[in-house]
Amino acid sequence: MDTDSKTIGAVERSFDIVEVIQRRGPIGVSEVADVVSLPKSTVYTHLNTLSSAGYLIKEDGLYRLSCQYLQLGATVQHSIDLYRQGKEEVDELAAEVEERTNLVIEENGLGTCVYATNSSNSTQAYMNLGEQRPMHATATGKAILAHLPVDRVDDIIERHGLEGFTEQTITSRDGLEEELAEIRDAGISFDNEESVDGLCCIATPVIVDDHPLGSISVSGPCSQFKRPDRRDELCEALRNAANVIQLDFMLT
Amino acid sequence: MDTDSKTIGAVERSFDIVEVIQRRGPIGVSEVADVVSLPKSTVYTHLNTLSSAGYLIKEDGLYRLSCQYLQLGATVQHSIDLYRQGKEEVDELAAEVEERTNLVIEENGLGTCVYATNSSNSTQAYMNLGEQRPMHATATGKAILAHLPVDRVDDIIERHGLEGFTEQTITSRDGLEEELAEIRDAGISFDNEESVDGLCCIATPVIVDDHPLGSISVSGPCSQFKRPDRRDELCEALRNAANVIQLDFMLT
DNA sequence: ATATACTTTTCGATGATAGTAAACGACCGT
DNA sequence: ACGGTCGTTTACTATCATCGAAAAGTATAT
Repeated sequence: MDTDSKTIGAVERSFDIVEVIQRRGPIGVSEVADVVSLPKSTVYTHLNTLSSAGYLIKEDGLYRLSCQYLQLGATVQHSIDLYRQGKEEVDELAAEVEERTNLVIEENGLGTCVYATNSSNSTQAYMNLGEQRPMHATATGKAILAHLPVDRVDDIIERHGLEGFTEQTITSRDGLEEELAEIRDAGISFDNEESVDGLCCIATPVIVDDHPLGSISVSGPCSQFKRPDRRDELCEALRNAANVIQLDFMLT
Repeated sequence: MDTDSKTIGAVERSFDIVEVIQRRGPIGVSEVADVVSLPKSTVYTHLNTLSSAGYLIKEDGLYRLSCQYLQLGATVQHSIDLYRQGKEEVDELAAEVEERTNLVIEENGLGTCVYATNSSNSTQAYMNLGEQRPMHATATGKAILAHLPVDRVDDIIERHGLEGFTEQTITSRDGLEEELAEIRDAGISFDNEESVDGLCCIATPVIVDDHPLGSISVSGPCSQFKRPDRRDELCEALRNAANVIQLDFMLT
């Protein structure tokens, strides 16, 4: 379907280089050449091309990503319905519950964070803007999966498997099926250290026209989330927020 | 310097296509081919390459930008010193003065917006995230120019000229020189409809180690900004904010 | 100063490959 | 069934991205 159809090598190489710069920050020709295992001269022309196209900035002999990506990123973010309609609401939610909140959508079969508040008492974020994580191992991912047609779910599992990240990760197809049914009933999903040890997360899907547009979540250290009263409080706040967002969609 | 050195055509073509999609949103092969004046088959392989690399998403036969750009954009933003140190402060500033505030740096000789608050009473933004504008026609740009070495200023003017956008734009080298001297004296710069009719802006540079890292600004409709008392109020608030940011840099 | 050891950059020959036209199949609405 | 889209595939060829080698630049030490 997508593995080996005709692609342009030079373009792939350029994006490889961009990713290297993204990971390692400002960097010179030689180091890039080293990392991607290409001749310096080849890398040089790529860097040159990307600079003259405005996607890299050359400063003191080092290349760094340009602000073009800022613009592209902003364009992408604003093109996402859930972001446009949900940002304000999750901001308020974050202020109310004083925990980190996230907006997540499905892309390429992965849960993709399209917005996150840095809650005031910000525990280190576990999911950053644009970051992608397998759906079966996160509250947000499961919330979406639970409301996707079965064949889509099958596709996604086939594509990405059910890798285990912690002791708690659901790694069996049956276990997942059961969990998704529960989530559909409850209208809410939990992640109790299924993705990262010590991290808990509660999520609700945002459903419009029977399609899950994505999900919103609250996340933080488990200590906070295990107290039943606190948990109920968070669930309630989440449900409310999701409701507000869904209503906004209706009225637009 | 960079006009005609060796570059890779295929890569440039791919980025052209990305930019087309950025401007026009989800789009099919034929329409792209039309816009960029290339054969459908050529465009097809480019879109294919970009999709399989994860930078485009193919949905219902249309291609759209993927969330990869979100991640790249976030990486870029966090790599900018002025953003990391200044975001919080301009957020507070925006809340205080209830106008739109911006963080701007110089990139490629252009003023580049690296952060902007959508003030509560948000008048339509004139500068969006990642957007670039000539420095001589904006308060933020002039604030930076005023503290750049003369030869850098010369470079920039040579590269981008002194295009006029409104009646008020400074279009002569001498006029600009004079203005920059005034800005250095006052520590603050104004844009009275020099860029866009009806829009005013006040900016202060953020200077660390005698180098301007960028500038912060407040902008809005002229009506608000012409009242002398209001103007003084905004100037004072800006100066304070810039001071706080500069201090933060010292302590880091 | 001179040398050394690294960079980045230029250049030209070569062969892989990106570009292209033309044909194909799928999908509309009429 | 028909013309009109659309996206996709194919096969050929001339281009052009690649790469080694060598030049030019930069910094450090001797």
